[in-house]
Amino acid sequence: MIESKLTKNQSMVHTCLTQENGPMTAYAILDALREKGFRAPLQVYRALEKLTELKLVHRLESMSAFVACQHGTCEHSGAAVFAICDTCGTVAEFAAADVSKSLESHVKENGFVLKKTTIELRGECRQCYAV
Amino acid sequence: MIESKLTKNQSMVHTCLTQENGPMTAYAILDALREKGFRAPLQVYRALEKLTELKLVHRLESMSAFVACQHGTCEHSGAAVFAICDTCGTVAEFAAADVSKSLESHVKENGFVLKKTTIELRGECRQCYAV
DNA sequence: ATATGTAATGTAATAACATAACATACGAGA
DNA sequence: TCTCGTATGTTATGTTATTACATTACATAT
Ligand SMILES: [Zn+2]
Ligand SMILES: [Zn+2]
Ligand SMILES: [Zn+2]
Ligand SMILES: [Zn+2]
Repeated sequence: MIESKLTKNQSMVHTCLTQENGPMTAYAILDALREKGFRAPLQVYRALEKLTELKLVHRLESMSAFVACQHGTCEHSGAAVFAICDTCGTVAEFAAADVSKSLESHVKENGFVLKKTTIELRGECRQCYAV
Repeated sequence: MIESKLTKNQSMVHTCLTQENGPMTAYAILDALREKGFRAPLQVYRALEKLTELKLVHRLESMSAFVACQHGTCEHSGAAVFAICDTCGTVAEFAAADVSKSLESHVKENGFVLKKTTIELRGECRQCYAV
């Protein structure tokens, strides 16, 4: 398991995010971990940086928040897509290989070397819409 | 022309972004417009809010910056895609109808009501890669 | 055991991005 | 004129992220 390689702080942040089962801001994580000794934003940001690198955690750019990968360690075929409910805040993560392929081909026409893809969908989930 | 409906502040911000021909943060815009009387962030943010609503300007979530729509007033068929060069900062905006279609169908399977799509590609443009 | 090197962590200060709250101006219609 | 909505101005505050530097923990070499 990749998690076994995590340091103490990284592990605490990852556990926190996993238990939350939804997106948290860095400062929300900090507050949640104060009782366990966290004192400063940087402790959270450093852990998040590593976790993101390992793809155990994803950053949601459109809400400046972080969420645990819903596939454990994320080996999607293609980029991850996030559907974010603006009403209840839940996030659904899925892979869309066709989308990634299409974007790559669009971009290669222009000689653009793609390194990272961000796809975030904002809207309302089924449950919230039903209400 | 839609621009004729803009207020003074909105117009100044739009002109600023258009002349820059690339992304600017709100505070960079503020600094650029200080000589023309801007004093506070809110003046910029209010203008940006309206311009974004009119799709004359797009917000780049992954860099907390704003860029003038490269299609004037943006009526893409489907969501806009931004290819951002991490080296030189240039942004290429294009439409990808197939991508939008695919994302919509993915999402509708789950009863998610899509309201806004963010697609941002980070990497290196042809010029920078050649060097 | 001691020294050295390196990765991780701790801490404070500050930068960068964004909004709240309230005051004022000003034109379009009743 | 009066009133209402929209735009603007101003100050303060809130939120997110990074810089800079000090310290600790741990592995390895002498
Ligand atoms: Zn994932
Ligand atoms: Zn919901
Ligand atoms: Zn556009
Ligand atoms: Zn470039």
